[in-house]
Amino acid sequence: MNSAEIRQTFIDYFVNKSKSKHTFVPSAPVVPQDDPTLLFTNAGMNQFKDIFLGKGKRRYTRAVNSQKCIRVSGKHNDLEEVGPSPIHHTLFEMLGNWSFGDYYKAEAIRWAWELLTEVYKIDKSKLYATVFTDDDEAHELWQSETDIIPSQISRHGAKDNFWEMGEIGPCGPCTELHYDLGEPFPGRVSPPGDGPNTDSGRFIELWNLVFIQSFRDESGDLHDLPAKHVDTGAGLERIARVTQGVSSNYQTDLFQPIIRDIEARSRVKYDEIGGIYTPHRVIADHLRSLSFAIADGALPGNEGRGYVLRRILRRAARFYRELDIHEPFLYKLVPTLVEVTGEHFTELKERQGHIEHVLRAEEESFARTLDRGMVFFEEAASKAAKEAKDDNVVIAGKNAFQLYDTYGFPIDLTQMLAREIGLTVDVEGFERSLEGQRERSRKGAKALTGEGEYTYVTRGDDSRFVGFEQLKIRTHLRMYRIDEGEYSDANDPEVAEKPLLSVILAQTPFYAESGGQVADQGIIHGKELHLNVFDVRQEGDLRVHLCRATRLPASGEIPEEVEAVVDTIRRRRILPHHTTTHLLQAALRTILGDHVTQAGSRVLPDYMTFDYTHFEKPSPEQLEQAEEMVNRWIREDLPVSWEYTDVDTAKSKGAMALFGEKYGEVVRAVKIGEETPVSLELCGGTHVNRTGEIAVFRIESETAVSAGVRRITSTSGEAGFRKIQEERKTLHRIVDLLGSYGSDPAEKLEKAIIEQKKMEKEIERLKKAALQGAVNFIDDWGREITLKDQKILLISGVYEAASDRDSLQAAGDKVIEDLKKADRKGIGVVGALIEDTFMIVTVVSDDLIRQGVHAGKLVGGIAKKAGGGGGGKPNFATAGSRDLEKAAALLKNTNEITKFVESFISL
RNA sequence: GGGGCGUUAGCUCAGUUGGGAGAGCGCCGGCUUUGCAAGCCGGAGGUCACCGGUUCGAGACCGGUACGCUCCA
Repeated sequence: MNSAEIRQTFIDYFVNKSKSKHTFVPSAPVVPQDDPTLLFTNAGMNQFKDIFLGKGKRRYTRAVNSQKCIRVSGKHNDLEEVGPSPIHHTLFEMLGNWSFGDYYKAEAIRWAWELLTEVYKIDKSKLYATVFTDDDEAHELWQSETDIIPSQISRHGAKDNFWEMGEIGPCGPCTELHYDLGEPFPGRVSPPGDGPNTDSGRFIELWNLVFIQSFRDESGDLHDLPAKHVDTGAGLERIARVTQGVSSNYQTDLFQPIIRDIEARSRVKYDEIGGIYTPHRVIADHLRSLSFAIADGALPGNEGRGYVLRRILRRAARFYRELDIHEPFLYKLVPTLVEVTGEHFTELKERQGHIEHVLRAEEESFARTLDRGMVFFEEAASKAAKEAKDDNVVIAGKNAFQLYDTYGFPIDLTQMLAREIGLTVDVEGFERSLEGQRERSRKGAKALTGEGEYTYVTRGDDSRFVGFEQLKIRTHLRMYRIDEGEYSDANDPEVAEKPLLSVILAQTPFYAESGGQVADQGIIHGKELHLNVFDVRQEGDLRVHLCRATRLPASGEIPEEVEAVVDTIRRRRILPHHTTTHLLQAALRTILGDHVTQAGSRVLPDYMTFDYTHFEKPSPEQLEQAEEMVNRWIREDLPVSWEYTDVDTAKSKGAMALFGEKYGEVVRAVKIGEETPVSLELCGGTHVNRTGEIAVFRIESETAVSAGVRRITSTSGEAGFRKIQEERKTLHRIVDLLGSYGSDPAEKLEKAIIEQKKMEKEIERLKKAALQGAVNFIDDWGREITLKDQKILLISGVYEAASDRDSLQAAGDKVIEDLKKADRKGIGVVGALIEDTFMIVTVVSDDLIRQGVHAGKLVGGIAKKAGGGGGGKPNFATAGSRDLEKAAALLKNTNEITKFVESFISL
């Protein structure tokens, strides 16, 4: 059975199974949209989290799905495990069947057994069940519902068989099915009596059935949940491996086409027995996670989620270098991946071009970082060679750390490079530097945020958002927390001193940062309480108001009733910027084509940025057209309306789908226009009521963000108007300065610039001519002096005509030129008053330099005598002094300067 | 959030204890050629990311900001 059949069979099995049939729910994106605590979707239950927390509902009570998941860190998913391990991946599919309140435990156990043994035909004698120590019910069910060999049921502690969602929350026992491979992972040992949950790798977990039965409260006690749930997950890759009877997940049809492709392109055979497999596996695995993440809207970058992707890509790049591939490679494999999984996950096929562009650009950028690091590596290596006392050349730990820290070289890469040229690396020193950095980071992180407990003021539902309709409400304060440390809100130093509070309300008009739109600001006040709200964050389902308390009750008792007031002026500056992201997207799709999709946005009071996919810079005409189109829609004063609907209905009406929506769930569709709307998008943000309120839309700039992604920055509403005022002011100033009333200032300015360039050249020429005619340095200023029986010319004086550094320096050059013409050895000391300093240039002819005369040292001495300082090169040096009289007098006094030079220079 | 490194001509980059802003490629013009990345000569092109400080003098030193790279949390 191939993997597509396994997946489909699983879905069909549950859709047709129970009396209230399971509803098929498509996979949520791997990039979670509204859960900032989560970098990537990492479990099948993510998209149902709200149900388990008792906050959300669906139209169905039983579901079946295949969820794409990404895991890059965690106790069982160290990135470094991926490749060497036959069963760990950064991207995997979780097949799950679910119950939301429509509880079944016996059936879950029976169905799991039946599906594995009867449908997938897995050998019963190799299956082992684990149950939680206290869960007698599950233990009995395995025996009554299935024909599992009773001795192959074992009990385990909370670590393995009890599931919890955080310290407080829903939880329950789980029971798992493991498969006996018959032997441990390569390089590991199977202990006597080996069974599930040991480190040997002989038993792999196939299916985990979680029974969410209880709720753990603040004091740690368990209560029965009124609505009990079932949450199950079976790894598709592992089931494929077992049913296909192959020796690793990578031997299944999910990976083999990709590995074949890698073999063909690298000419290196994948060989599990010979031990040549890690690079192929890493490349194939990482290709999958990167492609899925990019298809769902993530991009490699230098922070957060993007940085995780960048690291995965660079790890893949490091491994294809081991196959002697030194140019962008991953992107070439995308078509094969699309062939393997594109049928079920159509987003891969739809965005194939985009994925290839992004991968290629990022691979090229890594090659550049690598080049820069190689230069540093070579320097460090040659330094190490110089400092080595014997043949044992060691690259310093702090250098290895800098390679790691600054250039992103993993330590094993540095070691590999060192080995190639017969060196070793001081790994201990490296570890010490790394530990030092950890220390500093921890210290820095401590000052960041309060992690104390919340204090309850009132109880009940919380964080209901009412800010679409209301900006000022009376509500209850649910809980608060006093925070410590620094927040970056300190633009007003007086406020920055005030106590910091996190506050949760029953209802809130405050918009929390989401979908690129910044959070609202405003105030919350009540009896003896006044809070400035400077940021609002969504943490899970909580909306946390970050506040500065400008007034706190003397009694310390926080009032139960408060008024929450959003800063309306600020909100009104934000609204047009959000609505114009929708209008701009519609305009760009009309002008540039349907391939344009939103790749992110930022909506702020002062401007908005809109990132979109497109492969070249739009022409100025196209941008102007887009700007015009949006402004026309503004003038048409179209109504902006929204409704709650489900994704399928919205899509059937032509709604632009972004990345975050959950299929089958209630979403908010924002419509601009009436019968034939100009825009229909799924969006949780705040908007103007009619486009006329936007007043004006201006494209300020258009730039590239990364390959295939471009960014437009624009202003609208009040911010756009301010911009117009500013520009008019600047223009008026220019017209005033140019005196170009009634004529085109640009034309006049262009003429003026051309004229100025001509004049500059003319001045240059005149200065040179003046220099030629003004002074004959040898005849007018020169006198012969004798140094150690050598007759040389000393030329000194003040060059009054010099008005800037250039002409003084030109005079210095002329002295040397004149000396050369006269075929004389000599030294020149020329001074001039330039603005408010006295400058001196000293030059020395070549033959004297060879005899050890140094212009820099000489001028330094002169300047010191003249109350300043100076220096330079042997042939040409400069100095300066603010003591004008002293300096001028020194240079004008030929006797003194002669005496000084004679005493200073010894040939 | 805390570090490290970087930002110099259209592109790739050099720039020594602080002392005259450079190279290669590309571009423009001329000459010579018309056989493979053509050659020779000449030229244009720079607020050295930005702001402030130290200094007689800052691309370089110090502080800050922006952007990029990179590591840690």
